[in-house]
Amino acid sequence: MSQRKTSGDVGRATIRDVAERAGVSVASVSRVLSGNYPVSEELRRRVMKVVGDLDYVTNAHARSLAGGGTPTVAILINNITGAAFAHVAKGVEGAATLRGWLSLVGTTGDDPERELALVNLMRQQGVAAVVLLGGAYDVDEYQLRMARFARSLDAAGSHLVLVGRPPLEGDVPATTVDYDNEGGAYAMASHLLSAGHRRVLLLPGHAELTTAQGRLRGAQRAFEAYGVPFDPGMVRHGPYDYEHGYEAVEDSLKGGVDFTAVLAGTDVVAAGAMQALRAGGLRVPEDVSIVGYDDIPLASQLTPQLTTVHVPYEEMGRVALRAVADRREGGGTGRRRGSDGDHLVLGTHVVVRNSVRPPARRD
Amino acid sequence: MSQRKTSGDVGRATIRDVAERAGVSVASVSRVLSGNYPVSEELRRRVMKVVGDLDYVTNAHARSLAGGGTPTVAILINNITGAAFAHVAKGVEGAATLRGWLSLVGTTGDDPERELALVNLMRQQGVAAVVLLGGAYDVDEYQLRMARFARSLDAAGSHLVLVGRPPLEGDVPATTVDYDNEGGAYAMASHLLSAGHRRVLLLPGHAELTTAQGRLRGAQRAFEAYGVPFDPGMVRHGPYDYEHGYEAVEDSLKGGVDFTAVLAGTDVVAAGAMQALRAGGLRVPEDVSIVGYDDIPLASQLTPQLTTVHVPYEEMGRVALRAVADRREGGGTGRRRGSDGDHLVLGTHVVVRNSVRPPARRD
DNA sequence: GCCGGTCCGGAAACCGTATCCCATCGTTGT
DNA sequence: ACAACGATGGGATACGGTTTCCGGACCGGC
Repeated sequence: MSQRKTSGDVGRATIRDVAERAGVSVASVSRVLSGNYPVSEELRRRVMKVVGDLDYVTNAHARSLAGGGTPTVAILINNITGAAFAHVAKGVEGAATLRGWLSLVGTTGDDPERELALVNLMRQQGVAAVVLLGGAYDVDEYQLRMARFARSLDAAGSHLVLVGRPPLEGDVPATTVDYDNEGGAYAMASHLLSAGHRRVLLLPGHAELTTAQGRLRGAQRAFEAYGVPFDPGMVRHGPYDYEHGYEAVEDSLKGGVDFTAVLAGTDVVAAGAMQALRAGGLRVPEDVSIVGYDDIPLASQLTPQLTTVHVPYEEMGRVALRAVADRREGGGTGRRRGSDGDHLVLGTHVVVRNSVRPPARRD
Repeated sequence: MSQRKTSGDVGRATIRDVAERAGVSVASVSRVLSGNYPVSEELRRRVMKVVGDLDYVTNAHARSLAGGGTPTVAILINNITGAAFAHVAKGVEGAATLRGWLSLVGTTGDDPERELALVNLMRQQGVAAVVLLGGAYDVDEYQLRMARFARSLDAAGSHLVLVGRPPLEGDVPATTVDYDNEGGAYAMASHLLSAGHRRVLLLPGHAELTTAQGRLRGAQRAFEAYGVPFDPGMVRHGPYDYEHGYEAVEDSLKGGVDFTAVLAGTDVVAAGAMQALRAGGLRVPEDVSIVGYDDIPLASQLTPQLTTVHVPYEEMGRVALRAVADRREGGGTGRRRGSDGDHLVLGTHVVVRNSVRPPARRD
């Protein structure tokens, strides 16, 4: 009964349906729609009419198979819930949209296997680039793993972009968009030290996380610069979440640790720390000062408003996409940029609010 | 010089390359990879070896053109930065991943034109469903607009899912996943009223936003139930952001408005309100009580912790995806579900924390 | 009025994969 | 030992567009 293409078809309309109904050839319809070939006004009118009637849209898969198609960027993140992520994603997405590009999102949940699966999935999709977000765990395997991803994507005509983590070693085809993590931590710690604080509790994050390592290093350098001895016993490692901030301070309080300020690795950690201080009967900033890192909206919504380090997350997202777009356009004429141009670093700065005061008592 | 397929090809490897190099037919490679057809162990070994060597992955576009392909869900949102959104997205993404589906994200920025463009873009991509997130502006055009989207997607074999907004009127091919918005507001207002509050400042949100309308209605019903006269002058409309919360309370304070509690339309608005109260020299909850709505992490991170209405955002995301998957599986045997089964409502409940106390003075 | 140039429409090849159908080979039953 | 059958592999075709290559029509100029 039903041949290949009967009228009562339930699937979507094809370009052939449009051509047939408009009484023109398939090629003509394609030309009208892509607009890269001269067509008569009459033809255009007829075709557009039918396109409107049938509510036709071209099949993106077929189009991209034939060579065209809208470029797509994939964003891979550990946890979609983080505020910092959202801003990077916003930057990427916004810049992508501006160019008519599309963006995909995938979450890895800190699972390397899932990360691999996603990178491959994105490779299948033929994405223009894969953007990996957030700090990385600096284990041995990591560098090899990323290098493999980079080459794999590169061979498929795609590209790896690392955002918010240090660049890969060696000659790996990847772009890194980073921020001055250590510098921000240095400035933040200096702020605390210049206010007179000497005993500060450090909550940099997980010991293996590159982000945490950089923030700790920056703080250490500041201590050195101020000639203040650095006490490793004042460092508490842990995840970047509210609970860790709370527990770390709670424990320190119970343990009788002496401190007049808290240098948190993240605004969220700072929020937890602040709560724990209050629970312990201490006032912020009168009794204890607190600073955070990231400058997410939460920072200015806490009471008192949090002094923190501003990280240009959204701009990093935009920059990342621009890097990909540039490379894609300039790709035709050989390697224009050396491996140095593949590492972009954005600045950070301290945002002073109301969570820091000179310590009540001086040592 | 270069014929159709030379060895030094820069593009990604095709199935033909694999077949050629393994000395087998294209069909065999396809069969080994999809695994839905019996192949000898010897063949499988040979093919997999080459696949490994070439780091080959199938072209998703070609695959989906040929009928197969991984289903994809598109998530469309006004602003990717909202915490509530992130949780719905997490739910959708997680459930999608569990089934091996993919998820796309697009932001509309409250621009109807952009929304239309995105829906069409998703239609081109042949997505299994388009999930529209967040409250809607209840203007005349809206219903028609959505109905058009729904039919358009339906005709293309896709499906429209509305999350967090009321269902469409009439027989429109769309699924709605909603929460008991009004009920939550009723319970929240009742909580305040039963604590003895009579003069409460209401910040439900934008007057045209369906979410705000429902929350205001719920509150009004609670006032009626408690026999407390409802004063429209105590309502301040505005966007769901920190600034609005701050300014609304600041203005009310300056204007000499008399109130003992604030019923905010959102946790973020509540945070702004709380800050403004403090700036005005009032204590929370001793002088003024505050409640929010949404129960995002921020609610429990504020000081005092915010009493609010829990909305199961993540679950809504999961439910939305399940609805799509079910429909897709059961779609073969005609319409299994009536238009009633296309509206799912999840429950809400009050989460009592520390931001509410009986008013210091009774009227 | 004829010729040449410009412009536009139609047919066909190709993008990379899945699948249908047929050929082949080895095996088993009688 | 022969026939029938099951298990596999290969060739061809469809999926929905884009694009190139041509051929034909229309127009203007001389």
